[in-house]
Amino acid sequence: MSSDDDMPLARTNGHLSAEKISKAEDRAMDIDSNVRMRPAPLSIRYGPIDDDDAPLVNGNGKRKSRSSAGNVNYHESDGENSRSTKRHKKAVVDDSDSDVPIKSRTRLPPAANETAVAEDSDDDIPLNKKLADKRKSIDKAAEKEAKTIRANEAKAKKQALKKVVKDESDDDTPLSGVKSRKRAVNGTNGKAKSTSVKQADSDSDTPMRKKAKTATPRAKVKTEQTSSGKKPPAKKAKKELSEDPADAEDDEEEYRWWDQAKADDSIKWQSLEHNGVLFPPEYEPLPKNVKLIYNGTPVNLHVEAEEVAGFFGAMLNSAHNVENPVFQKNFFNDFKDVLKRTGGAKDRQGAKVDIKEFSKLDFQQIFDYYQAEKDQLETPFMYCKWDGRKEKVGNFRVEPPGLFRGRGEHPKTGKVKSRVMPEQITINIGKEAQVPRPPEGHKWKAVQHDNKATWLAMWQENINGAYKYVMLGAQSTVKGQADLKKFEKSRELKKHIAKIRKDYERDLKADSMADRQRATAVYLIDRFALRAGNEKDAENEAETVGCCSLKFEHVTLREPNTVIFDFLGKDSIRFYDEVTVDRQVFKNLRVFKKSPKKEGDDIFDRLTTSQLNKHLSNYMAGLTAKVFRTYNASFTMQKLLNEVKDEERTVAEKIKLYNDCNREVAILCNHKRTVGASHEAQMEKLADRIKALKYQVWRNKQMMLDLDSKLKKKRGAAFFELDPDLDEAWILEHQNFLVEELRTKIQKKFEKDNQKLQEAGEKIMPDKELKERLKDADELAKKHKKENKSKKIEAEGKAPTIEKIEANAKKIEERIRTIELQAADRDGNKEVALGTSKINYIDPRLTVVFATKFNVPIEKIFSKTLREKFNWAIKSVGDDDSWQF
DNA sequence: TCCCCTACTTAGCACAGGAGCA
DNA sequence: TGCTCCTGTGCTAAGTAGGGGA
Repeated sequence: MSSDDDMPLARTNGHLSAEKISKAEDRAMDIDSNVRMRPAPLSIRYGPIDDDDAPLVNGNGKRKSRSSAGNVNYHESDGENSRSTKRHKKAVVDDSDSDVPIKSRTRLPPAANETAVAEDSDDDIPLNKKLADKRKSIDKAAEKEAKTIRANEAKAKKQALKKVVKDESDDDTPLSGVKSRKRAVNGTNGKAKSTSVKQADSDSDTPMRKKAKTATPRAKVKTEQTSSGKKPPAKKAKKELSEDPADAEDDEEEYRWWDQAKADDSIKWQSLEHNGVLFPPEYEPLPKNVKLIYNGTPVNLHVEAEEVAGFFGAMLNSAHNVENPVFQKNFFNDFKDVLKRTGGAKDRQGAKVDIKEFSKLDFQQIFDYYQAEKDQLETPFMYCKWDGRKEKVGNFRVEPPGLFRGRGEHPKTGKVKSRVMPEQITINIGKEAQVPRPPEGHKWKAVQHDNKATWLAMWQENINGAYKYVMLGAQSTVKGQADLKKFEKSRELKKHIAKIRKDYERDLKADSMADRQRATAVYLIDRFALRAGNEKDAENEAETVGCCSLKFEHVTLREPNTVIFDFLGKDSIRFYDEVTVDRQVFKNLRVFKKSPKKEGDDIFDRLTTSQLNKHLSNYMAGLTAKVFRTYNASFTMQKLLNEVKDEERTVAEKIKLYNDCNREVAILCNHKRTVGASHEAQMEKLADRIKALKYQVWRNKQMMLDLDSKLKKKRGAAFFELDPDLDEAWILEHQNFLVEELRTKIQKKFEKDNQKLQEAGEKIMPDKELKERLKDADELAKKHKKENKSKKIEAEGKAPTIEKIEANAKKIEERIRTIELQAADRDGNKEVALGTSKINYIDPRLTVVFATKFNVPIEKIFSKTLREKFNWAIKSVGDDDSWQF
């Protein structure tokens, strides 16, 4: 550490905002009142921009479609699109005194989503406006709801006073249905509390003591990397002598095989070296008391036969396989072969046992042995007794040694994570309980009996000194209770949200810099679901930020009220969003970025997460920044699900609708996943399949006309028209494909038939037969030609009728719908991870209500583990589809 | 007040297994 | 029936946040 340590205030460059903001300064940030403001607050991360000068818009006002090239690997350290502070310092323009439009600087947002806006694309109302309206309506609803809740509270209080009813101390008990909701309403009076809020915080204008941990260590790391990164020149010569041929690859330049034309591709290589293969370990024979039973008699087998019996025996829990007659037959044939070869089976006395029938084999002992071997290791650790109840333990395995896989640009990624010894592990257990015995020759670090902690064992890992805990599984009571408490807390926020918003809107104009920063931060957390952003140790962790730790370069301002966030958030996932904000928020951010602040300086230099949370807790006990994410996610989900109309739909369609809502929430929370390399190809495949089916529908309809030409008038010409996705050129290509496909199929079948004949010792068929068979493909080609010429398609099948053909066409249309849904779902989900919001943010009771209301089996939405985790939600809501978040 | 320690939730990734398709 | 691709699950990293001592 350098002398920077002594710098009292900021973490980085040390540039601070002034303590107070004068009226004049505030006014100076104003702009011409004639400038058209954009609706705010609004995120356009996944939607279009209707701004004239916005670079993301193409000529016809629609958002540019993204090619796969636009997909970003957020973890890639030096990819064109990755823009961590460090990586793109040069690219970021210092806009300390000129937050001018950044037209030329803006890049395509990485995660714009086509399907997310598809529905609205042809609407006359600009999408921005629509989204803003939507947001407003959600806010209004929240406000309205808060009012209702407060009114109910007041009413309930009155009644309570009147009747002097007994103490309602069960506020914390699980709620279910409307009755419970009414009960929950009797909380604390937010108004009285929030009055004290301002007083408590108004004197908080003292600068932060944020240590300057960043600059020096960073530079140091860099130098170390460079000096050690260079390879010694002698290495290459040494490599040639290496015993491992693969080693020779390391220093070679990229082999650009695609640039080289190869005349003769039958020669695949000129030289080839390798080390053969790695074998699995030798088979370990079963203990003497574990036998295969045949017809009630335990039999002795040669070790080779025993191993084969063990293959089957170990699989008894896989009914899918072992109950399959083909599987059984094949196994038994091979097993008999091995028996024959190895001297067969013998009983205890050494007498031969003739194994003739599969059904008489009993593998139970073998299965039990293998199972016990596994269980012996695992079972004792899988459950614990918590208050006398059997509860499942979550992660009972000590993390094995290996290499630390830090995410993003973690400075310690790749370091050796050493083996955890019993001497490092602390056990937490009941006083009366028997302390588990450490492995032979070892002892625990400590044994404690802290019943305020939920963990069973704990150790500290060697890389970051992080604590690792063995805790109960997600399906356990204690975790379920914590989950319920979390969602009840965020439901409680509904009562206070209007007041909180009103207050921060007022404080956005506060004279005190600290108050103004706090108000602005709460605004961003509330409106754009930013995380709190605790301080991080820049030397030992990846440089990621959240709201309070946003730096100068993470926020770009574009007049009149657009803010562009671009930073790496949790897990080094890029957060990129262009949002419109209230003008005052825009002005404030300009103030917070004002010179002399520059890159590396904190935007919120007079605010920490502790202060922020302390302020929030004045509104409601336990209210922290994190609660806003849960609240906004669940509240949004409810609004979206409420908009789903009860129309006739298939289960698949309803699930798609649910996923669409889930996706909006996931986008709100910025939950991402990497797009699989094969995604594009998969989508193309699906599109091809849809086209092929559409072609089939069209052919069927033409066949109907073939049977009754008057149908065209009766049904209207449109019914028989070719789908606009298909054209003549495509049909020709597809017809060729079908013919070729048939040819290949015939050829393969012919070869297979011949192989069978050969195996049976019979004479194989001559090529003449193949030619004969291939005539079917020729016929098909001829048929296509004829159809194309006559523009007529003859009815196919046995005794074709219009009804039959139409039914067939409908069936195909149904398949098209299913695949189209699938395709849309898949494309929409390609870079959005739905799981995280489903598991952590969306109140599961909302999902239960949706499933009940729309008659969707809950297992279609919640997997087995999720059903176990959310058992409390499933049971508490039951059939009550009126439950509201 | 600050900072470290501790305990817990939230998060994405890897991989196995099985569903479903050609 | 083989193969592809999707889903579920386990793993563990990376957050948030509260408590307490200097």
